[in-house]
Amino acid sequence: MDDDQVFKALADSTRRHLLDRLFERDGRTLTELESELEMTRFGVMKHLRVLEDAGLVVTRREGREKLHFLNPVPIRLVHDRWIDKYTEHRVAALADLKHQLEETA
Amino acid sequence: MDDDQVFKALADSTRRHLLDRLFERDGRTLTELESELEMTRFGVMKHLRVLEDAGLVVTRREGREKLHFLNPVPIRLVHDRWIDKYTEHRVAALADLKHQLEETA
DNA sequence: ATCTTACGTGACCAAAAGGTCACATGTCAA
DNA sequence: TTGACATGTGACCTTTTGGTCACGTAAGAT
Repeated sequence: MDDDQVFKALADSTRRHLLDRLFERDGRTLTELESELEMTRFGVMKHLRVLEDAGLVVTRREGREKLHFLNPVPIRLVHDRWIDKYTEHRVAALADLKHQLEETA
Repeated sequence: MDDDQVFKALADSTRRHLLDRLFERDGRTLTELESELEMTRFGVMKHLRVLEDAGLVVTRREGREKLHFLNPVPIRLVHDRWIDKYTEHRVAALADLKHQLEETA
């Protein structure tokens, strides 16, 4: 769960998309995640490996399947690196505002 | 302030170091930030440009100097993408625990 | 036993990113 | 106005990364 691995893992849009899918619903298999993407199984597997090495995804084997789960803790640590407790309220309010503006747009 | 630009900007350790410096104290110039790094001015300038394009750093010209300021809002948006309000408390508690463990280690 | 399904590895290639340099513009001071 | 300082641009090279493929292992179904 090294710093650099986390940030590098988040830098690719395909990997972020995979995290989005797991955020919607956990416990998916490689095959299931692959079916949604315009990419070979090998590409998706590589991406999942990067996410797992970074600690953003944890896995559990179930027979011949491998189930993938999202781990949000490293993302919170990213947050805490540049947002201290004193400014968090103000920044969170600005972020909420942005979310609302995007909903109505 | 595009998604991809933010994540790509955070993916490099030199750029994260620059954000750390600005987190400590805002309003630094290129020359000041350069002096702390084992890199030519041109490299640092490129990195600052990437951070600025991503919206993580905002700047103001002051005569022949350019002052750099940290903008934490995009980082909060990263947080909100995969940590909803319901799980935030639990995850924040885990992250705090990790911070404490690192202090005593 | 054998066939299918699901995951895994290493080599390989093309595209993107990090870093440096020659050269250039604008600003302040004497 | 001359010189020093602070920032800026485009070309260039090297390293890293994203993606595919041939080949391989292992678990469930028939």
